[in-house]
Amino acid sequence: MQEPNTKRSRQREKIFQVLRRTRSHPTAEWIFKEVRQDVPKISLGTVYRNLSVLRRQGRILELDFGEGIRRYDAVIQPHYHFVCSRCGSVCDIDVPPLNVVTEQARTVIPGIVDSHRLDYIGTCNTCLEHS
Amino acid sequence: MQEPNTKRSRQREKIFQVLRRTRSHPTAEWIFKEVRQDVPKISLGTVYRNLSVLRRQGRILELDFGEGIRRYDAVIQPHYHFVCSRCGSVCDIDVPPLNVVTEQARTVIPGIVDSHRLDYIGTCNTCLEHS
DNA sequence: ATACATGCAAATCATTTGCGCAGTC
DNA sequence: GACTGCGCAAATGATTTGCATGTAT
Repeated sequence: MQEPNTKRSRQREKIFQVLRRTRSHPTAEWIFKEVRQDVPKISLGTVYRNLSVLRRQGRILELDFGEGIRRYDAVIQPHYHFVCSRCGSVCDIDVPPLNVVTEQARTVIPGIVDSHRLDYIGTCNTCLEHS
Repeated sequence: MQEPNTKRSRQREKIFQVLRRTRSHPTAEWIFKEVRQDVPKISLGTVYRNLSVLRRQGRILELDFGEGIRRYDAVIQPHYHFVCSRCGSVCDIDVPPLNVVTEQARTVIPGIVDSHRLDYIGTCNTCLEHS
């Protein structure tokens, strides 16, 4: 878990803890505000730098749903997402990843497939109620 | 195909043609350079504005593979993509979209699913040869 | 004539980076 | 003590926007 050339730091561990405690796939800005409550002098740059380190260490995932904002996830087991196109919320989907899908495509794909990513797009229950 | 409050323009049609002629899922910058050969005075802002219009008209798709750059595609029929994690190239996958995938998830998802998006991630043949 | 579209430049917004100081091993 | 990480502020890079002018209908 410890990368070469990597020391431990209060800021980094706090960032990781904050991310573990939420299921909301937050942005760097959100994490920054959250961590600042415990570490008031932390800077946004530090948050970005550490999110980068954590991703390189494989401790977190970096997600992107095409909004031009990056989101982060401490759940690193392969899983799919449901994205609400109305409010932008993202939630984890409890369906076992389908290796079949990858197998079927391997034959057609001009290269080697390592993994796949599946997003469901729709409208979440909260938004449905409010309409 | 004609949206209300939308006139025809040489720039917009040219941008659309350029996008139709390629299978490379280009960025706005690439489209800009391409269109500039025919319309030398076109500005990058115009390219962005028109890509936006074309997307709202449903004539093109806006894609995002988490590189922080937006890509565009004139193939609007639902289809999947193969992304090379080494060189970043993107290619269309000729596998019929699996409604099954969506059906299976509907039961678990807290909302209404409109569509899904599937990306295969791996290494393309070109990169495999060069290594 | 009346919108709508353009070119240009400046503004925005998320993210990255250079620097001198501080914390960890 | 050597090296890594921090806070700060400035830089970057993609995309957006305001404005005066040009163009399609």
